[in-house]
Amino acid sequence: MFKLNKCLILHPIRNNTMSHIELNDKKIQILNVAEKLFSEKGFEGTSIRDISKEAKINIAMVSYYFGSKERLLEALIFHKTVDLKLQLENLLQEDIKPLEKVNKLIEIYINRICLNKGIYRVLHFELYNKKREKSLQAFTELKKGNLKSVESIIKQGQAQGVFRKDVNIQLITPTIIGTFFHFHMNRSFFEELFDLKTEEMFNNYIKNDLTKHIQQTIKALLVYEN
Amino acid sequence: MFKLNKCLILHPIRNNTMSHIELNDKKIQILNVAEKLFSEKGFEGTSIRDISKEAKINIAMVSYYFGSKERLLEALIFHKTVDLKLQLENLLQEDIKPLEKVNKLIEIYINRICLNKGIYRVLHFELYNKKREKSLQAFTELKKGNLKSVESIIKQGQAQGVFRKDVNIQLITPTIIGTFFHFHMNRSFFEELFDLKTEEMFNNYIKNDLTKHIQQTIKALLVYEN
DNA sequence: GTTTAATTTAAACACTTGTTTAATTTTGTT
DNA sequence: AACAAAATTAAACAAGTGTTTAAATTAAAC
Repeated sequence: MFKLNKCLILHPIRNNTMSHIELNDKKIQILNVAEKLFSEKGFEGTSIRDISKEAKINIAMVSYYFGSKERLLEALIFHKTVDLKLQLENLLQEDIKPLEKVNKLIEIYINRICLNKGIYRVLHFELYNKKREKSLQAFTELKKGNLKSVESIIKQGQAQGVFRKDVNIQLITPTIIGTFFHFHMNRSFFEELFDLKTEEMFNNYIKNDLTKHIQQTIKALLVYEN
Repeated sequence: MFKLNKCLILHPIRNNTMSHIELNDKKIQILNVAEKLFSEKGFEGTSIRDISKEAKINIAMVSYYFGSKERLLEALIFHKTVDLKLQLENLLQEDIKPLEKVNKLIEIYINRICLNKGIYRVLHFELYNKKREKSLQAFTELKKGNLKSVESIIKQGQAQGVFRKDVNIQLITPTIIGTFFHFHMNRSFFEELFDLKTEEMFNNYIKNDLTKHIQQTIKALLVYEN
């Protein structure tokens, strides 16, 4: 759309650290506001002016720190997805029953996405948008890793004879995350349906009822009971 | 943003029929292009110029026929969601076993959303966007109706003693649609994972494997086997 | 064939967009 | 205190936005 007619110093460096790793207060502030607004209004629906107004900074600061709106999105994705991978790998090592592990997995997923509500909404939408593919490659890698973790947990259970073997392992994550997401995407519908008047009530419903439903569903699917 | 300084004749009438019901060829053409582009690039990410270029019409025609971009979205939603309701109500009347009915329900859902891929993506995204609430009220009504259909099917099964009673009926739709949607939203990820090289292979995977997985999951959740 | 209404058009409107500029202020180092 | 680097600013940039206008074309009705 617009070409850089000069190569800017896109990543100002302080204290000899690379700026896309070092995130000073102002950068984090921008990222948080961006996450909020992107998730509320979409990437295209949010202007840099919206962001800078809400973050109480000058418009130029976004370009100054991140180079462009596109790169801001990249930085946001990177910043928000780094540690889920670690959490799952730790779970793998735990010495508990397979079903317990699956239940914990579900809790981790829900908790993670709940904490970073915003960015996951953006991701799932922008992801479909072909032109944004490059920005989202890191996210694809994350998903591959997650799938491997899930696979090995379930195969453990199958080897122990507690999980049935005729399940499509690769489609279990879509069921877990999809259920949760659909609930979140239709938030106002379910708020009305279950009479969840406050933010707290909504979050409690997720923590208790929705989580229980997903765990019950996956258990029913996995556990041998013929 | 912009005020109408004069009340336009927004719905040109021909043959004495109301235009928001009568859709001539050009209107349908615009709606189809709008659906395609909205789903590819989002509502905000698609300009009226994009639409008019792809539909090979003048920019002004969109305002002429629909009044505004916002109203175009409303017309699109209305146009694409009218008949799902009927389909579900017919299913209710069918005289088949509860589990068969649930399986058919799942097939209807998947088929429906597959046929109107585009609009459902738009809906699920724009829905979250508070400012678009009015445009989407018709969709909320649709969901309420759907939920009632699902409820009555499952309660039938429970009354016959074939479905267990400790399930959260209201969360079954999220599991069905959520699983499917998550699969669709992460299309390119699963294309790579399952090596689905062509559009046909992808659709076949949905028709066979994904549908089977969802049916298997819901069956496991519903059917008594303690 | 004329008149009326509906359709289509190019151009303009007012406004928003992401980005860059050049000048200014703040900060850190010596 | 003096200097350099970094941060911040207001203003401008070119391009894009949804919408409206007024004139031109087409179709329908009489």
